[in-house]
Parts: sequence; C-alpha cells; structure tokens
Amino acid sequence: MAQKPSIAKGTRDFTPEEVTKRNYIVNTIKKYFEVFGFLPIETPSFENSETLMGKYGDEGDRLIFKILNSGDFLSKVNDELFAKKDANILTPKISEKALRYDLTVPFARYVVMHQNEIDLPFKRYQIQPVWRADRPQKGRFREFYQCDADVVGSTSLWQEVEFVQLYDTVFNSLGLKNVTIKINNRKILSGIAEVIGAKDKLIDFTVALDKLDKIGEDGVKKEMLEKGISKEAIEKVQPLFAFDGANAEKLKSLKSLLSKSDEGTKGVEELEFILHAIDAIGLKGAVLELDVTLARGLNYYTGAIFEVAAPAEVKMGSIGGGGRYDDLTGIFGLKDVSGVGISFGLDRIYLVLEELGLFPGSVSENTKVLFLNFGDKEALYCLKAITKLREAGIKAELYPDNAKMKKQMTYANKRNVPYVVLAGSKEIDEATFTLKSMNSGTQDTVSFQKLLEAVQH
RNA sequence: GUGGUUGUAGCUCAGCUGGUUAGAGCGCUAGAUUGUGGUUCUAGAGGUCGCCGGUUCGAAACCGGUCUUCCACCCCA
Repeated sequence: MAQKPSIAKGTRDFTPEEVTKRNYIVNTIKKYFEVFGFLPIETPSFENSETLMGKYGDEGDRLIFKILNSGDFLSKVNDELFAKKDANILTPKISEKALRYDLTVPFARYVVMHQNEIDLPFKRYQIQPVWRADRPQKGRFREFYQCDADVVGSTSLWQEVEFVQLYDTVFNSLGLKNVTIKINNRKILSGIAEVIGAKDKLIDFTVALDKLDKIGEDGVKKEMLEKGISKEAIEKVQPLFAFDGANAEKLKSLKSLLSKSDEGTKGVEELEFILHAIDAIGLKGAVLELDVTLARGLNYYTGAIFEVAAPAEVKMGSIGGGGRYDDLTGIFGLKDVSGVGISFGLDRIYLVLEELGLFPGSVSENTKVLFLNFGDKEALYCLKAITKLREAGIKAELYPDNAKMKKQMTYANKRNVPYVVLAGSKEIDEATFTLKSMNSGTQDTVSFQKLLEAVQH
C-alpha cells in the first residue's frame, strides 16, 4: 500500500469553491486593468538563472528556487570543486534555470527582448504565479500569485496618479473599504540620509526606519546605532518620529527638513504633485497617506513607492505594493526606460475578504438543474431537454448512473442544486417533466416550455 | 537562514505519572421509507497514533533524527 500523499511545503490545493472565489478577485482586477488600458502578457514560469540572480539582493538570491540541470547534472563538477562545498560556486554548475521570483524582472527582460515591436509607453498587466523558497507563515506561501500592472517608457507623474486610482477602484469594487494606500518617495529617503550625513548608509537607514510601527522609536534608534549611523545623525531625524497630521502638514515639514538636498526636494515636489492631483479627483474608498517610514526592500525603486495596507482590523501584511524604477531595463542593457508599476497580492486579498466576509453570495457557479436518471430510455429523453436548456445558457446536468433515487436526491441536495427534474415513463408518455424545487420541496408536472421559464430566473 | 510550535478516523479533537482490544462529535455507508433530499431513529465501515530509529517486559505517550503545520525574527505579496 502506498504512503499517504502530501504536497510540498508552502503550496496549496484549491477546492472548486476556493477557485471560484479566487476567480472572482482575479476577474475584478483584470477588468480594471483593462479598463485602465493595460494589455496582458505572460512569461515562462522559469527563466535562465542569470536573468534572475542578483536582481533582488543576497536575500533574494537565497529565496530563488533553482532548477537542477537535466541529465547528468554533476558532469560539470570535478572532485576539487565538490570538495570545497561552496554553494555559490557549485550552484551555477549544476543549475542554469530558476523559477520566477516576481513578475517585474521577467517583464524588464521582456521589454528589452521585444523593444523593437513595443510602442512606448507600454502598459502591460500580468497575472501569474511566482515562487519563493521562504518559510511559510500567515499569508506567506512558497507558491503564490501576483497581479502586476506596469507602464514603461514614460516619466510622467500622471502614471503614479492613475495607479493610486487603480488601487482605489479595484479595492472599492471588491467591497474592501478603508484600505490605506501608503505612498513615499525614494528620493525623500535619499535626501534625508544625505541631510543627516548618512548617505552611505541609505539601505540600513531605510530598513530601520521601515520598522517604526513595529519596534517603535527606541527600537529604530537602537538599530540605526547598531548599523553605524551616528548619534548626531539620528538626532537630526527626530522630527520624523513625531510625524503626524494631514498629508499637507507632512509635506510642509519635509520641505523644510530637506531644503538643503536637491534630490530630497525633488522627491517632495513629486509627491506633492501626486497628492494634489488625487486631492482634486478624490478617491472612492481608499485613503492615501504619506508615510515617510515606508521603504520597501527592492533596491531598484527610484521614485514613488506604494504599499497598500489591509483594513486595520485584519492582521495582515501588505496586500499590494509598487513604485517607480527609473532604469529597470538598464540591467539588461536598455538604458533610459523608466517604469512604474503596482502589484496586487491575490492570496492575501483572498484571506482578507474571507476574514471580513466580503465575498458576495452569488459567486457560486453551481449547476441549476439536475435530471435524475431512471434508465437509458429516460436518460435519452432527459438529455434532449438538457441540450436545449444548455443552449439557453442554463447549467444543467444528468445524473450519470441509474442509481437509487434516494442517492440521486442526496447528491442534488449536497451539491446545493436548486432544481431537480424527474422524468419516468409517465412523463415521457405525456411529454412532460416533473420539476421539483429543492428549496421549497414542492413539485409540478409541466411542459418543457414551462420548465424552461421556471428555471430561467 | 535563526528560534519556538504542531501532527491520533474523511473533518474537529479527547486519550491520566508508559500497562489489555486507541475513543467522541460531525461526516460517510446501509436500513426504517420498492418514484423523492434536508429532520429523526437503528446498524455498520473506517486508524501501520506523520515517518525512521532508540529506551523499555511493554510506547500514541519518554528520547534522538526527519518531514509537515502554525507563529516570531530575517525578508516580503
């Protein structure tokens, strides 16, 4: 006897109900991607390793799933190499492909490879699974879907404005009110680091600042000290910790803080542009909030940074994120193509909607009419009617076996089928059908036309 | 990658300081009901106690390893 089967860590099966609900989210996102003018593309689930490696930092490299070479994958490894046991040297010898880690880097590769057939600015969306060799946690899986929309070939800040609208539109349509779209600008972070004289420590500085709401002011200061940022520098950032109030006030104090940094001032101006535009247009349900502590790990962001936080009552990490990257395709040799994009975290949105009970009741795609099977002659009679119902777009099916009636009825009941049709020799002789409503328990013997009408609404 | 946590019937879980044949509820199958589901009643099936090894006269229980679950950190959607 075989062992009980299992699935790999951090992966999941999806039941028909779950897939239906996931489709509901995906279809909503897809609809608005298209309404906003984005075109769909798809890329392979695995890429050449050199396309992915080194694009996400050391931490990212560790989390990339590597694919073992096919055939004799040890053929390029000699004893000397093997004896060293150095994974960094050995890995490229035995693995030349890797599973996609996100959709942005493959998109950058796509743009470079298809540069001659793409009309800039190019707006694309992509909804595909990605894989990370992470330790699973709540809302963290090793296989999960990203839903990305990006624009390349335009530096216009109107794109950022539209992305904020897109986030607002999608989450509003999903019934998810009170999401917070946090926005910041990489140039502001750079500017702050410059002003306090810690420009070489930009990454450490932003990573520490990012943790403010998690470990508090003292925790952040402690981490900055540990990373070698001077006490005087930390002193100068003090205003950031007391940052509060409306976006306009925040902008004002940022302006004075960064007056001596060209880059920082540029960042504030960009942010101001976006905030003013959104202010003038208005949002349906989301709140746009300037958050100077928002950093995001990906190193390629150069301008605006977005992150969407779920409603406060749900304990969940971010359900979306994105930003502006001025030179993403530069890593593949195509200079001066600016991009900006956002991502929706499908799996986390699912968990949030589930927790808040926001899935509409009508997402089920159930069969509407089940015809019971009393034998081949009766089944043929039923299938003719079923064919006509299907032509009318009604989900109808025949119970495949001539099983006991109780069994067939139980099946209909469990499947939550609202109507059952019984047609035996009596009905065949009269050219009628007995239609039973499973909800009320009542039944009537009717003509096909009446059956169709009854089932149609 | 670091630290902790979890695993017993299809599901949710009991199972005492190690001691006969491992239990419950729900679900499942059959019957009461020969062309009628949900409710009720009756009966029944279903477990190598995650896996491998060790301690012991004896292990679901104790020990080691491993896989898995969930959580925190790291990082991130």
